[in-house]
Amino acid sequence: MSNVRFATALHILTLLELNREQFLSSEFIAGSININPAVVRKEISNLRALGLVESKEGKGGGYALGKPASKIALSDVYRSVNDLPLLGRSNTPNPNCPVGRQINVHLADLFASADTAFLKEIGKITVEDFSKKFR
Amino acid sequence: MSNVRFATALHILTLLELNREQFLSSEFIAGSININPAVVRKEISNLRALGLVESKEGKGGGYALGKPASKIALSDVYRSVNDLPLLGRSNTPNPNCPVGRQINVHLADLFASADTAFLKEIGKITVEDFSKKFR
DNA sequence: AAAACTGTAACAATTTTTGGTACAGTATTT
DNA sequence: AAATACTGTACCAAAAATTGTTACAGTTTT
Repeated sequence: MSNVRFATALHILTLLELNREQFLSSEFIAGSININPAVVRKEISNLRALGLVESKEGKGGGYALGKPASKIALSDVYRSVNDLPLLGRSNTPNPNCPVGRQINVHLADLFASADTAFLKEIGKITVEDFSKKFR
Repeated sequence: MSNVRFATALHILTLLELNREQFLSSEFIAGSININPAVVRKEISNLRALGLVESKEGKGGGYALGKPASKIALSDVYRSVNDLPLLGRSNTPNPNCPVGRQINVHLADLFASADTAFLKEIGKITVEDFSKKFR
């Protein structure tokens, strides 16, 4: 993955966990991450779709965790920021070549099992675990 | 990873394994993958740096595996095409925020252990294993 | 009604990735 | 030694992905 979205999402969730008692605004969060508030709102848009964050509109509104940090695995976070296989995409190879003709199905299998193994691994860690490092 | 290089590299290695008896040209390989020969040569440049492929210049030259397919793990292939962490990059957060100040070291730990777990997993599969699917 | 927020669209800017051309260098063949 | 058929790599172009920005309608509180 050559983007910064996982780091951003986990940063957001960590801030929410460490400030459970209040709603945090996109501006506050953006200030901590050092990015644009609209980017924060867009990222949270995905996190909310998965139930990881809840939001409150209007004055005094903002964001909070959508469920206990102990129930949010890093695999959930990963899913919210990425749909592509870890191992990347495939080519569109030459169907007249025996290898070219078959490789994409074998790659698809491989990509799927690699993803599964990885998600299982990072699924062992929760946002609570991660947040506890900030003490 | 949002690129196609792993698929390309594994395709190359598979072709070389299934045609052990001869040197394959970049043009032949490119024809199978359906990409530009120069892209193949560039990709092989990395694979060769790791000893996974050997090349022969001049007329009649081309490429062959640099070691037995049974000794080339998919983690080696992955390393040749990617240096970034699986979980992506970090931001450059606000040092005046307690979370912003610390998060990158915690992320670095997390990224490193996630990479290690993943590489260990795909390290169990070799190019030989993968190539055997093409029968 | 004013203020302070979110939600999202639309677009711009930047960065990464891929593709393509060109050509010097090398080994083989005749 | 000349022709041929390759690799190696630099350099640039094109395309795609990512990130940043502005704007503003909608919502809730005061």
